[in-house]
Parts: sequence; structure tokens; C-alpha cells
Amino acid sequence: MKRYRQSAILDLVAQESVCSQDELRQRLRARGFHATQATISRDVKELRLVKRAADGAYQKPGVPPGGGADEGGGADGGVRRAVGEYLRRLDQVQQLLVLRTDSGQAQSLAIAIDRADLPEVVGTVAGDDTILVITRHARAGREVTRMLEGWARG
Amino acid sequence: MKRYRQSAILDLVAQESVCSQDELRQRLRARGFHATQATISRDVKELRLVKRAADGAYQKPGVPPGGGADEGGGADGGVRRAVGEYLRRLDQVQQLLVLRTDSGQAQSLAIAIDRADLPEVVGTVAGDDTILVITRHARAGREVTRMLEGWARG
DNA sequence: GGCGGATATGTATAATTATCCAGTCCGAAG
DNA sequence: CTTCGGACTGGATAATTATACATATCCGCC
Repeated sequence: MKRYRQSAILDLVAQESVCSQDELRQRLRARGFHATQATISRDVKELRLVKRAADGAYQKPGVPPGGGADEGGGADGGVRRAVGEYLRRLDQVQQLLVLRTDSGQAQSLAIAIDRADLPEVVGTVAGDDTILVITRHARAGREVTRMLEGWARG
Repeated sequence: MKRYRQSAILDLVAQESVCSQDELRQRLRARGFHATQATISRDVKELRLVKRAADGAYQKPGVPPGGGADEGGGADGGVRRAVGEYLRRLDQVQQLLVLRTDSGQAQSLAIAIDRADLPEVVGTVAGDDTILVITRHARAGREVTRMLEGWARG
């Protein structure tokens, strides 16, 4: 039984965004598996599932995210997504913003920011995990900061 | 304060294995930060830390495990490590074992198994996330199964 | 058949994490 | 100066997850 149930769990978390073991239990029941939260807790551990990519959903580790539901598309929807995805820290120094990402992801985020063509942004320079964003002046920097921080939480 | 505290958190989880927010709270206090578990819960979410790679430790997502140390060291110490690391499922059908790994990792595990040169194992064939291990007969298969399962938990 | 050990699972409960509800502290606006 | 709004936080508590303990089953063996 265990085998089949665990397969079903992998299926489920790959398809939908499941945020609690009890939710998982209900979905499993819909598929004909009857198990308690305790059992599912053990399954989750054995399967090495991981929780909370900021939203609390379970997923297999090592998979590049974007899995859960849809992703609102659109011209500058791209930056929002990228910011939400990659931005880890942000510091402003006058008209400069220093953005940090996980290692190796700075380029991705920088490209997204460039493409957004924000009027306050003069340009960006990206390394491995750090991006420098140049705005026209501190005030503009502040605006961009707010925008980014908003997206980072959304 | 928040900035510094969150930096410290990243530092901490990168260095040691921290398995609960309360433990994190204590380590932070040792570094001079005084915060409650509630605050740390929020920090963890903002930093997008992830829990439970089967052992319950917090970590930044996207980092390949193993700590970046050696790979394929001692003769059969290597297999144990590889099995613990990569093996996700195992089914036996007569003298055949079907091993599953996360995608792209079958080769790694298969190589480790080959190197171990287990007497019961006749040979292995690996795809992307599946390995077929051929043993001499069902009995040998069971033995290997037990061995692998033992390593998978250890 | 009956025994010993390993596995799987449920129940109850402990441990851990998230969140609701203020309270404090700025900074901007009036 | 006063007010308003928002970020940040702690205390208390709800929600979620892990585990101790008790069974029930299955397998191999005498």
C-alpha cells in the first residue's frame, strides 16, 4: 500500500499546491487512499519532500520552481515573477540599489529587470549573486525599492 | 535590526544544522540578537528557507546537498552514501531490482553501485531517474534489497 | 503451528510553526 | 504639533507536524 500511496503523493504535489498534510490526506482519500496524518508525515519524510518555498507548499527538492498554479503573464508581470522568485535582499545606498539573490541567479533577475525597462532605472550590472541597479537619484531609488519590495512579498 | 538578524540567520543555517526555530532563536541570542520564535517564523518565510531534507534542518533552497565535500570516496562507503543520497524507491521483481532516483541522478547512483562490486549483482543499467539492477536470482535480489534499504535509512 | 523480528499504521499527544491582536516606533502629511 | 499610516515585534494561541506507544501483518525458520 505504502508504495502506491507515496507515488500518489508525489503525483499530487507535482500537480497542485498542497500546503498541509491534512490537505494531502483529503486528496489522497479522493484517490482512494485512506491514511492518517501520522502516516503522511512519515511518507513526507521518506520522500524527502520539502516545505515552504515562502508559500508553504510541499514539493520535491531540486526542482526549479514555478510549479504550483498559473503564473500571471504579461509584459512586466515577468519582473514581478522574477523578483518574487529570486530577490533575497535589497539595500539602497543613495541612488544605488544592491540586490542579492541565491548564487548563480543574479543574471536571471537582472535580465528581467532590464526587460521591464523601468523609467527610474538607468541600468544594471549583475555578478553571480549580486545585482547593482543604478537609478537617477535617491528618490527614484526609493520608489524602485518600494516597488521591488512589494513584488517580493506579493 | 531585521536586516542584520536575517543575515545572521542565513549565516547560521549555512554553517550548522539547525532544526527548529527555537534552536535558531538561541543561537541568535548567542550572537546578540534577541527575538522571539514568532519573529523568526516570519524571517524564515521572508528568507524562503526550506525545512526538512529528511532530517529537518533548515537551509536555502537550490543548494545541492552533501555539503560540497567529497564524492565517491572509500570503496563501499561510497555506495552507502550514494544510496542514502539518491535512492528514492526500490522495487524487486524476481531477480530484478528497479531503483528510482530524482531526475538526472540515476547515473550517479548506478556508478556507485557498480563500483561497490557487490557479489550478488550481475550488472546495472541506468537511465535518467531509473536504474535496473540485475542480481543472480530472487534470493540474491532480496539480500541486495535489504542492504540497500538499510543504507537508505542509515 | 508457533516464535522472533521487521515493517506499517493508527491513536494520542508532544513539539514545532504560523498567525491574530495589539503596542511601539518612526516618517510623512496636514 | 498632531495625526495617519506602515513596518516591526512580542505574547498568546491556533494550526500543523512529529513521535511515543501499541497493534496487526508478513516472512523466514525451527
